[in-house]
Amino acid sequence: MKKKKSDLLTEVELEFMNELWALGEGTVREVLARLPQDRNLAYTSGATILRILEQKEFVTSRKEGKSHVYIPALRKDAYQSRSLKDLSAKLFDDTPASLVARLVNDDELTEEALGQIRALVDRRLKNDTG
Amino acid sequence: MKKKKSDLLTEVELEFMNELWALGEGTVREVLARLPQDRNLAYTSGATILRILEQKEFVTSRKEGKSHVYIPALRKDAYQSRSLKDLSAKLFDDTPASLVARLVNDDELTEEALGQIRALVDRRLKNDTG
DNA sequence: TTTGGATTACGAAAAGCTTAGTATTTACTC
DNA sequence: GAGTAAATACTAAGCTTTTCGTAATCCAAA
Repeated sequence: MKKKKSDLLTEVELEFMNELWALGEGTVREVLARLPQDRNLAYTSGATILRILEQKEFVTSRKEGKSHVYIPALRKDAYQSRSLKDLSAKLFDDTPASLVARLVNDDELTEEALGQIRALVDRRLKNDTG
Repeated sequence: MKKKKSDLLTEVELEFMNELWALGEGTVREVLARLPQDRNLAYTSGATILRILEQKEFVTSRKEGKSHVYIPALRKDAYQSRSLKDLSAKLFDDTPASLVARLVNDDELTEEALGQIRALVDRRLKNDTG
C-alpha cells in the first residue's frame, strides 16, 4: 500500500514551476532572474528549491557545462487540471458547476470574460455529441 | 504597513470549516462527530484547531453550558470566491476564462455538468445588461 | 596543474502546521 | 461545598516548508 503524498506543489514550488513553464527550461540563475525585484532570495535557496522539485519528480534535469538545466516533468495544463480537481473536491462538493457558478457570480468579472466563457462552453458542447 | 498573512485556510482548518459550514455552528464534539471514521483525531486536537480558527478570526464562539459553540465568521461562498481568486492569480494569469477553459476541457466532465455551466453563464449574461 | 569563480550538495536553522498530553477550570450532583 | 465528568488552556513534540550557510566540486584559464 502506497502512502498518498499530496502531489500538489507548495507555495514556493509553484512560484518556481511557473517560471520554468514560462521558460520552457532553465538554470537556477535563469529562474531567479525572473522573480520580482523585491523577492530577495539567496542563490542557494533557489538551488535547493529546484533540487527538491527534482526529488519530488516535478522536474528533471540535465547537466550543461557546470550547471544543471531544469525541465518541467509535468505540463502546466495538467497541473492546472489537478489543482482544479483538488479545489473542487475540497470546497465545491466535487461539483464543477458550482465552482463555475461561484466564479461567474463574482462582480468583478467583466462582460468580456463572461462572453469568452460562454463561447468555450458552447464550443465544447457542440464538439462532442457522443 | 501591515504584513499580509495569507488569509487562506490550511488543510486541517478547511476540513473543520467545511463541517462548521454544514452544521451552521457547533461544538468541538459535534464537529469531530462529522469527520470520517478513520480520522482518529484526539479530542484535544480538535479543540486546538478550533481555537486556532478563532485566533485567526475565521470563526467566533459563544459559551453555552460548559462548552464553546463555534460559529463561522466567513461564509462558505465568500471563501470559495477568495480561493478561486487565489488559484486564478497563481495558476491562470488572473484570467478566469482560462480557468474555465481548463475545467470544461476535462474529459471526465459530464454532458449534464456542461449544460448546467452554460445555463449559469447565460443567466448571468442576461441579467446584468449594464 | 594550480588557481579562482561559479555551481552544487549537504545540513541545519527558522517558521508554520498538525497533533496530543497534562493541568486547570467548569458546572452539575449530592 | 466536595466530588466528578467534561471541557478548555497551555505547552510542546514531531512534521513540513522555507531559507541559507559552509564545504565540496567543477570547469575554465593562466
